Amino acid sequence: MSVSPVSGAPARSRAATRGRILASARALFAERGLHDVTSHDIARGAGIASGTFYLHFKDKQSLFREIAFDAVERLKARLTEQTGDVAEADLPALRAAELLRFAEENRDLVHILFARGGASAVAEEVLEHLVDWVCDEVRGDETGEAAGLDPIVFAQARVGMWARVMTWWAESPERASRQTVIHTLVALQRTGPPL
Amino acid sequence: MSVSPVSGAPARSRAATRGRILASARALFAERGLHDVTSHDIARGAGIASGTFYLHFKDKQSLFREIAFDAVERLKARLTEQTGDVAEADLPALRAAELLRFAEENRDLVHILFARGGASAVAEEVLEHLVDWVCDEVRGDETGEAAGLDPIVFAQARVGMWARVMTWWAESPERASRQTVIHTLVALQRTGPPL
Amino acid sequence: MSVSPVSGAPARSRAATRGRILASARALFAERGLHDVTSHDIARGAGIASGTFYLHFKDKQSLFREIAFDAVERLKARLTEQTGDVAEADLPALRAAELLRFAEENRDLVHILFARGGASAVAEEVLEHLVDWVCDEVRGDETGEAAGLDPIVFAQARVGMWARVMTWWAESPERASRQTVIHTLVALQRTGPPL
Amino acid sequence: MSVSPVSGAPARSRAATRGRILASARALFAERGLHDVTSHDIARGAGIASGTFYLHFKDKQSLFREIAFDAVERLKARLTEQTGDVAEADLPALRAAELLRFAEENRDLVHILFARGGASAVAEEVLEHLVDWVCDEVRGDETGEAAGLDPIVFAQARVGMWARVMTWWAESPERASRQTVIHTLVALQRTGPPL
DNA sequence: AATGAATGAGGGTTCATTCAT
DNA sequence: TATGAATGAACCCTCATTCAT
Repeated sequence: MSVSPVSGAPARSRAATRGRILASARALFAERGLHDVTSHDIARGAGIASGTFYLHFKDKQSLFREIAFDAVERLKARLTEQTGDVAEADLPALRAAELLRFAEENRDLVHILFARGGASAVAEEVLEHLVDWVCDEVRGDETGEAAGLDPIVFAQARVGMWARVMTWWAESPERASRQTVIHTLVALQRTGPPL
Repeated sequence: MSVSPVSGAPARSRAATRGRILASARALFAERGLHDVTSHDIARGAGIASGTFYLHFKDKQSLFREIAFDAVERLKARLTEQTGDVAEADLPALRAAELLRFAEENRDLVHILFARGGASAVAEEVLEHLVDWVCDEVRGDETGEAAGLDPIVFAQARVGMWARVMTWWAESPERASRQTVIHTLVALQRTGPPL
Repeated sequence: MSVSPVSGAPARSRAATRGRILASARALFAERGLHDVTSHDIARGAGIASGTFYLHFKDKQSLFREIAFDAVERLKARLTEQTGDVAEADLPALRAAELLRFAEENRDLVHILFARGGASAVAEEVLEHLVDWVCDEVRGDETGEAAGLDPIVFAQARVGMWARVMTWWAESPERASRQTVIHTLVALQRTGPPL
Repeated sequence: MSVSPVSGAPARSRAATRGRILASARALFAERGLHDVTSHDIARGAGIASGTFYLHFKDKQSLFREIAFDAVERLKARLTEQTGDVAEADLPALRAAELLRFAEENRDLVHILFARGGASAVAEEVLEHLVDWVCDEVRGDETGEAAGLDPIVFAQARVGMWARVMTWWAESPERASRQTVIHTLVALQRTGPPL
C-alpha cells in the first residue's frame, strides 16, 4: 500500500536463474565463507535483483544446505563407483585418486564443505553424514583394514584425514604431485600388523 | 570531599578483568560459536560494562586469536613433554592419551578450535600452525613412521585426524572409552610395511 | 494446428475471475487484516496467477475500497428498507435487528470494516460515510429522537455505538442472545426526557 | 567482525532519550498510523540514530503498546476522579466534560487509540480494556442507568460511542462547541423510561 | 580503569507491482 | 486474458565499536 514504483522485469527460465544463483553462491561461499557473503552479494553475482533470490530459495541457510549435501552425495557416488570392479588390494589407491579428482574438479566446494564452511552447523552435519557412511561400510566388512577397531572412531579419523588433505590439496594442487599425495594416503591407510 | 581511597589499590586488577573476559568468551564461544556471540554477551558474562571490553582487547577478532593460539600452544606443550622420556615404541600411545586428556580438560576450547570455531580464518591459521609443527617434527626424524612419505601431506592427514577425533570425543566422552579411542588411533598411526 | 476453440467462449468469464478475487480477498482480510494479506495471498486464494490480479483491480487499495463501500451500501439498504413500512415506535427495534442480521450474515466484512480493517484510511472513510448518512436522516426528521441535539454529534455517537456492538457480536454471536442485544440497543437509543 | 567504522557518540540521559522517542512516536503515529511510520522515522523525529531506538524499546510494537496503555490509564483516572465528589445526577455531564478535556489535551493520542490505531491488535486490546472497565463499573451499580440491560453490550455500546465522538472532536474541536457535544452526549446517555 | 548510551552501516527478507511470453 | 518470474525499494532489527562522563 505504500509507495513502490517498479521498473519492469523480463522472464528468463526458472531453472536457469536457479542455476545462476547456485553458481554465484558456490563461488562466493568458497571465497569468503557463509557468514561473509550476503544474499545481496549472491544476487549481484548471479545478475539478478536481490528479491529474486527468495523466489528460488527459502533463505541463505537452505541454499547452503543444498549446495553442501549435493556435493557430499556426489563425493559418495564417486567413491562407491570404484567398489567391486577391482582387486581389493587396489581399492585404497583408487579411492585416494578419486578423492583427489573430486577435490580438483570441485575446488570451491571442497573449501566450502571442509574448511570455511565450518561457519555453520550445516558443515558439521555434512561431515557427520560422511562419517556415518564410512562407518556403515566398515561395519559391513569385518575382515578389512578396520578389523578389531571401533568403527566410529575409525570413521571419524578417516573422514578427518580425508577432509583436511582434500582441502589443502584443493587450495593449490601444485603443492604436491598427485602421486605423492596418493602414495602418502595409501601408506597411512595401511594399518600395520598388531604388535 | 570523601575519604580518598588508598592509592595503588585498584578496585579490580587489570589482569583480573582481562581474565574474566577471557573466561566469559571461552565459555560463550564454545556454547554458541564465534558468530553467535556478541561483544555485549561477553561483557555481560564477565560482569563488566561493554566499553570495558575494548580497554583490554583491540577487538573481538583478536580476543579470539588469543584464546585460540593459547590453546594450541598448550596442546603442543603437552605433546612435547612426552618425547624423550619414553621408549620410542610407546610414544604413539602416550600421545594419543595426551590428545584425549587435552580434549577432556578443554572440551569448550576443542569445540571452538576444530569444529564450530571454523567460523573464521583464525581457526584455519590454528590448524595450519599445528600442521607446521608436526611437519617440522617429522622432517627431523628420517627413520620414523613417516619415512618415505611427503612430510606435509603426512602432517595434514595426521592433524585432520586428530582434530576430528578430538572434537568428536570432546563433545561426549561417554561415546567411547578412552582405551578404545587410544587403541584405534595407535593402530591407524602404525603404517604397515611397504608393499 | 489444433482445433480452434469456439470464439466468444472464454475459458473463464472476466466477471467470474473478478468475483473469485473479491471472495478471496474478503475472506483473507477478515481473517488476517489488510496489512497481513499480500496480493499474492489473494491471487492464490482465488486460484489465479499473481499478475492477473492487476488485470481486474488497479491495486490492493482499490480492491479494499470496493469491498468496503459495497458493504456499507448493503448495510444502508438494509436499514432503509424498513423505514415507512412500520409504526414509528417499532423502528428502533427493527433497525437493531437489521444490524444484527447484517453482522451475522457478514461476519468477515464487519470485522474488516470496523475492527482490524482500521488499518487504512479506507475504513475511516467508510465510517464517515455512514455518519453522513445518519446525519442526513436525522436532519430530515426534526421531531425524532435527535430533536434538539446536534445532528453530527448525534450521528457520530450512534455510528460509533453501532460499529462497536456489531463488531463484538459478529466475532462470536454466542456471547449474547439476539434479544439481549436488541433490547439493550433499543434502550440506549431511547433518549430520556429533558431534565 | 565485519567492517564497521563508527563516528562517535555523546551520552545524554537515558530517560531524556526515552522521552524524546515517546514524543516523536506519539506525534508520528497520530499523523500516519502505526503501519506507515518506520522505526527510522521515529528515530529521526527524536533526533537520534536509528539503532538507539532499540536500546530503549524492544520493538515498534511494544513502544506502541506502552503509549496506548499509558493513555487509557490516564483516561480512566480522569473519569474516576469525578466519582463520589458530586451529585449522581451531575455525573454524566461531568464525565462527558472530562472526555472532551482529555480529547483536547491529547489530540494525537486519541487519534492513535481510537482511529488510525485500528492498525494493530493493540488498539483492539485497548478498547477491550476500556470495555471491561465500564462493564465492572456498571455491574457494581445495579440501580444505575444500565439497570436491566446486559452489562457487556451496554459497555461495548458506550465505549464505541465515546471513542468515535472523542476521535471526531479531537480531530478539529472547532467543529462543535464543547457545550453542544456535552449536551448531546448527556442526552444520549439518559436512557428513557421502559415502554 | 570503568561506564553505558549512542552510533549507523548494513544484513536478511518482504511484497506491491510490472511485463515478456 | 492469463501467466509467473522478476524487480528493487524499503523495512525491521543487530552489533562492533566509540567516547563523554
